[in-house]
Amino acid sequence: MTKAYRQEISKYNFTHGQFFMMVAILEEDGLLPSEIADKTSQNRATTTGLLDRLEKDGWIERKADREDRRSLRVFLTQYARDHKESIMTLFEETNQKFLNCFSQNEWAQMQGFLTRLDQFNDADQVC
Amino acid sequence: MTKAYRQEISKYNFTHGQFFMMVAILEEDGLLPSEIADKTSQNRATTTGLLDRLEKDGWIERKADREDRRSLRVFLTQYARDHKESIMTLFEETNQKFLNCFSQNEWAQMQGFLTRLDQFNDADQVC
DNA sequence: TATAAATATTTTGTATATAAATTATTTGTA
DNA sequence: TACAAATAATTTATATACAAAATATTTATA
Repeated sequence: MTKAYRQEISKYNFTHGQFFMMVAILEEDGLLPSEIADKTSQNRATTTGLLDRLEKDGWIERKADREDRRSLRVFLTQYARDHKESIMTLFEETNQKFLNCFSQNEWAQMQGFLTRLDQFNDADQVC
Repeated sequence: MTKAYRQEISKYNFTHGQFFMMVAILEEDGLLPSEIADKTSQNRATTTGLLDRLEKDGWIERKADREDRRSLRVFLTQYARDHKESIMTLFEETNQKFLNCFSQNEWAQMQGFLTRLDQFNDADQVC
């Protein structure tokens, strides 16, 4: 899937991880880095790095939170807002290509399997 | 799964990737790095790095191939041979823990789904 | 109110990943 | 037999991953 996305998103010079982080931010402007980490299922340290690159490339800006000086808020640049529709369309279309490979029931089964594996570590190494 | 393995293999100071590469080499001594890459579904450059660390830690040795001087052969050290049974048992037991989470039919389904996704990139972005 | 504990983020260190370039060697072919 | 193409492995450069430590700030509590 990463490989398939790489081809689609190359015109924006995003990596797979950057692209999904960008989609998450386009969906909701002004999130904390920690909220973005949770939303994209990324480690916070990884998120810092991805945000660094998105900021360097002019997609986002970090601004200090007024109420809590430990926190930052991540905002879209005008450039990013200008490309919002195009990026979201690309995301939805590419996503749809994958969805089309499976029936609804098959996706549900796959999700069930992955969730079961994911719970393995919580439940003391047993399913 | 990586996380679950990490806990099990910590006593050998293997990472997940090193552990599976080690299992592949324990199964067959004297392979080429390129053969190990294929067997473990790793990129060759990644394999070079993993072999570097296994060699540094005294598990394997690279020796020149007699027939083709471009090639190397990867051999187990005496130290690795001494731990072969213990490592293979750990692999089989941990693997079994995962197998137990699913019925045979469920594993077959999951494999089918993953294979279908894997073929996506070959088949011109369609399933 | 002083201070320990908690929280948000970043930094550091190490280990995958992988594309592209490089080096050394072998193979195929004119 | 020259020499281009192919092959094996490595190196280089860049981008995830993530644990642990560090920094700054806020919250909870004695």
